Amino acid sequence: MDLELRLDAVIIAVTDGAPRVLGVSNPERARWSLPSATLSDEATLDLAVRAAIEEQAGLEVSYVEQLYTFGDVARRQDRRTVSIAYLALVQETELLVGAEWLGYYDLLPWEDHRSGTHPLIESTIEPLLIAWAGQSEERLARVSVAFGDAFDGVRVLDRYELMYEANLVDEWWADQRLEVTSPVFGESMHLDGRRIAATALGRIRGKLSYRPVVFDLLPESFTLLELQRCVEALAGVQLHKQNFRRLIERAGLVEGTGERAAHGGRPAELFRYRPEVQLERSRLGVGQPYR
Amino acid sequence: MDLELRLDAVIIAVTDGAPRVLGVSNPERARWSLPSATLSDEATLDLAVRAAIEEQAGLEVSYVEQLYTFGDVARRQDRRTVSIAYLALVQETELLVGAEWLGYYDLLPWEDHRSGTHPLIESTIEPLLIAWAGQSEERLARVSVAFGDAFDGVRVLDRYELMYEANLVDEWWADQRLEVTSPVFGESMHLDGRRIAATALGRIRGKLSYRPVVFDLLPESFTLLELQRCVEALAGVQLHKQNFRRLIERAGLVEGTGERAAHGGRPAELFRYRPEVQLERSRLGVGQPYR
DNA sequence: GAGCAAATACTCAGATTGAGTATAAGTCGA
DNA sequence: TCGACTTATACTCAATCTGAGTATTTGCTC
Repeated sequence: MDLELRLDAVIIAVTDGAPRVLGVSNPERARWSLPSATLSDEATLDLAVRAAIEEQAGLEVSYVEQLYTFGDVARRQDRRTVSIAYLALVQETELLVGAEWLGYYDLLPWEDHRSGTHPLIESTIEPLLIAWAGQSEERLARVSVAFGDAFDGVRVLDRYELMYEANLVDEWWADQRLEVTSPVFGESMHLDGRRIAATALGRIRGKLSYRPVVFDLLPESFTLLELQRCVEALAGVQLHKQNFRRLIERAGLVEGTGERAAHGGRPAELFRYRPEVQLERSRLGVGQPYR
Repeated sequence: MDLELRLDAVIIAVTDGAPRVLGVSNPERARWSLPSATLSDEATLDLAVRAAIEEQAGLEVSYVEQLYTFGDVARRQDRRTVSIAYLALVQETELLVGAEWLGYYDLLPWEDHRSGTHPLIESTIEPLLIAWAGQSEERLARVSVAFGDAFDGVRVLDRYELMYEANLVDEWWADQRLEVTSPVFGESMHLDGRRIAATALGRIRGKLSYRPVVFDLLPESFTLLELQRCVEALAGVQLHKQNFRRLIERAGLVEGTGERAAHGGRPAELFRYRPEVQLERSRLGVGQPYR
């Protein structure tokens, strides 16, 4: 069987209060792709990924981690594409030629619970999934774990895979080579781009509470509210302001700069990330069990 | 550059109160290897791994997850081996031909803190690491985070990598093609087997507290003390018995069978894992912040 | 039946959470 | 220049969770 090895990158930023993923346009196709490269001669995979991102998107990334290796047999049965997916975080940046920031919640609308459970879920998605589950106890249980009562932000992939199996996303129809004849949700990406992006969002959400990852997405200095909005954007839920501030201060992750930023109301103090923390005890994140 | 794609498996069990990893003997070499296979034609990587384990070790595994993909250029510069490592959990089983259960804490003695900080660390390892760090602030910080005051069970790989860089493990000397001329610690494995095993231990320790993974390692029914010993073996720390029991009961992960097991003292009730939990809210583990 | 060993029950102070209320410090329009 | 408005920041409080014990069972063995 023919084998191809690729590196795919999920490059994440948070702009205007929304999480984004970098899509590159694909001359032949209508849909956005993830930036992708064949494995170069760099000594380590991490370096190869950074080089590829630099080259394709002209971006310098502040954080890179390996996400997952996808290797299922492709549609063409004679060929297997193994794709090592990486997750990268960058600060707000300009648009790039041939590339665009896609809204994560345009791809996965049901993941945004910042104003309570997403309306689509109760009105449409959950009923359709329950119909799909039918008599199957196992399916019903999966639906209820993934979409049920308490929103578990980390289960992004579980939810996407249910949507896929229940043919509620475009990709299912494409994989079956069928015309779409029933409602599908969210914008799709080329091949399994959206599945990989979903995996990445789940990973980031999980890390949020025990590693200081947000700071790679924020500018040098920021107010506590900006920090909170950034966490909320990724986590997909709203947080309790006073408690958030309490936690951040207790964690000692940031320090005031003395400067202050003015918006509408009382100006907020600007903070910066304390890089010593990286070295210190570092198993600290911005947690979010508030509310 | 020539490219080879392999699947490696870290197969973990807990027997006699110690965590083990399956090593296979390697006709040409002195050291144990991880079971390894080239990628077969199975439709998914998971299936390929299960098939390889079944074939090489005759084991049926209850749990498999992808661990990490290692792809650094090998010692031979003209060739890159990309190895997709998997983590599998099995219950206590007999020994197998050509395979042996290696003690995790023979490979990584400094990871066992069940009787307090491991004596090797304070007496020997930490001084050597500090000597190695010398003036470098960055190195000193890494040493203190990895080995410092509060033992953070998850940082297994950090610790192994420090040991490697400070040439305190066999593999460093082998990679440099040098005779070992200063003390090295722990039993080594073939190539980067021990590094991969370290990654796996870190992963499992992390999961312990939020996914019910231990149950894949235990027999059908068990006492709460056996459960606790199993968690302790993996976590490498001792737990507070009464609080452990409190947590397990509150979590509702197990149910009594009515049977009881007799040892020395008062017979303990036997429990079984409640499989419904798998489906229910499942983001539950056996936590371990007690003590 | 006394004494041992381990299981199980119960206690308690201190820290952490979730959810508010109260007050301060700016901007902006009348 | 005042008052409304907006956002920041301080403080409170009950409920829960944790860490660390002490106390009581229950079966076994001699």
